[in-house]
Formats: sequence, structure tokens, C-alpha cells
Amino acid sequence: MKDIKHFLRQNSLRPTKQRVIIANYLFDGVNKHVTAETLSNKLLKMKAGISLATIYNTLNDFYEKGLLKKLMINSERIYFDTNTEHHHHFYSKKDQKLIDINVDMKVSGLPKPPKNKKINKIEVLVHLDN
Amino acid sequence: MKDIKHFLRQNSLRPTKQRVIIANYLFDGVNKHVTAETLSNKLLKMKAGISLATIYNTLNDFYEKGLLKKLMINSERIYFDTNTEHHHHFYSKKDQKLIDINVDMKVSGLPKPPKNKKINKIEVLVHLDN
DNA sequence: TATCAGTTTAGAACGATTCTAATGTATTGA
DNA sequence: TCAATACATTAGAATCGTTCTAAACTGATA
Repeated sequence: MKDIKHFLRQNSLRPTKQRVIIANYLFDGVNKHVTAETLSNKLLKMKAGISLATIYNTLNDFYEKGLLKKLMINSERIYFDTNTEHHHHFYSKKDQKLIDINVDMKVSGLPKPPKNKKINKIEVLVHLDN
Repeated sequence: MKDIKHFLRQNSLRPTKQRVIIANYLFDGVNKHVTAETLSNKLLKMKAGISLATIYNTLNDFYEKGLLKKLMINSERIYFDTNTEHHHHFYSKKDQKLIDINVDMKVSGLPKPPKNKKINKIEVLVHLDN
């Protein structure tokens, strides 16, 4: 896809074969949460022979350019989120799955931050039972 | 301390020397957030010769008995929280520090959870800038 | 106080991630 | 166009937090 190459160049990333494949999958319009492992599995199914090292490099490169958000949620693995807007999540431990919450939520009753500290952002994680 | 031995027994934990030392430190009335590493450092300073394996075992034993909460927060390490009540946190990435938020907070505008899922608990993490 | 289940320990193993350094490739500019 | 080079990819080694193993030890019990 021409668009993806252009998109990568716009973000100071050389459109190599591997990056194009990965970006095409990640930025297909449907927001995703991936770990290196889940992405690797997807790519294996697509028969794209991309090494794990490259998958890690690429996810981190995309992250550094702001194309992905990093989530570390009650879990052992780092999730990369293609939705880089500020938003919240449902999390099902049982399914090991994250679901975006895209509506605006308000947190009330927040105490003052400690002296000399400023609030940067508020993250709400809604744990699901089943 | 007699109390601590009793406390451990009440929780079906044999009051071994190592567990008594660790419990005495953790449950001294001041809530704490520790990782295996920070606890190990504290114990080294106290000249308690307790192996890392035992520290991991003990933290996990305490966790299994509900004496500690596990937090995994935007970070590489597992934090154990001596405050097992439902509460929220400030988190300073710069300082790698967690601070309890013990006041009641309300989250409004929460969407319905996915079909057949029930909300278990809501965790708010307030990221600090500096 | 002997027995035994539970505990501690050093060090090995593990698993996710990063590093290394050799090979390959996109970009550039002559 | 093509050579030079800066950047990417890769397999496998290294790393680091954590868990496992199996041998030695200890608290509980009778």
C-alpha cells in the first residue's frame, strides 16, 4: 500500500518490507491491543517471516514515534494499543483481554496531588469479573 | 513479637524466623508498597540474611492469604501493597513511586460492560508529571 | 524428642525482552 | 544509475526479574 509507505515516511520511519507489513496490519482502521507474542502469531499465520527481534524493534519504533501507546496492565506482558487517544479500558483477567472505553468519563473526589506534583493524566481500569 | 506470630498463625502461615522478620517490617502500621528488590534492600540494611527466593516466596504466600495486594503499574516490577482495602494511586514515573489515594472517588459516565460481564472493581491511576 | 510436613536456600531454569554483530536494504547524491 | 552509507533485520546470545529444584533445615505434633 502506497499510503502506508507514505505514512511511515511521514513519521521518519523507513518503509521497509517488515514495517510495511506490520503497519498494514496494525493500522487497518480497527483499533487493536497487541503484545509482541500476539503480533508474532498473527504474522506467522500471514506467513510473513518476520523475526521476533524485528517485531520488538518495530513495536518500540512505532511507540517512540507516538503511533502506539504502551499499556502495562495487571499482567506480565506489555500491551501496545493502536488507539493513542486518551481513553480507558475494561480488562478481563480471565480472557486476558482489553476492551477500549471510548466515552468520556469523569472522576470526582480526587484529592490534591502531592506538593510540587502536577496531574498528567488519569487512567481508569475497570476490572471485569467474568 | 508475639502478636506477629499469632497473626501469621491466624493466617495459616507458620511463623518462621524469616516470615516474622518480614511481617514485622511490612505490617508495622504504616502502609507500604514494596517490590522483591526494595524489600530485599531493606532486609539487607537490617542485616537479616534472607535469601531472594524466600523473599519472593514470602511475598507470594502473604499475597495468597490476602495480606498483600498485588499492583502492576506501568512498570516492569510487581508492587506489593500492604493496604489491601480498595483504593487508588498516584504514580510518579520519574520517582518510580506510588502514593495511596484513600479518599472515596466516583467515576461517572462509565459505559455498560460487555454482554455477560460484570464489573468487579474500578481502579484509578493518576499519573503525575513531576 | 522423633517424626514429618512445611520452609529456606543456592543455584539452575525460565520467559519476556534487549543486545550483538554480521548481513541486507532503502536512500542519497554524483 | 549506481556506489556509498546510514539504517534495518536477523539469529542467537545476554539480561533480568521471577520461579523452580532438590537438598538441608525447622516448627508443630504426638
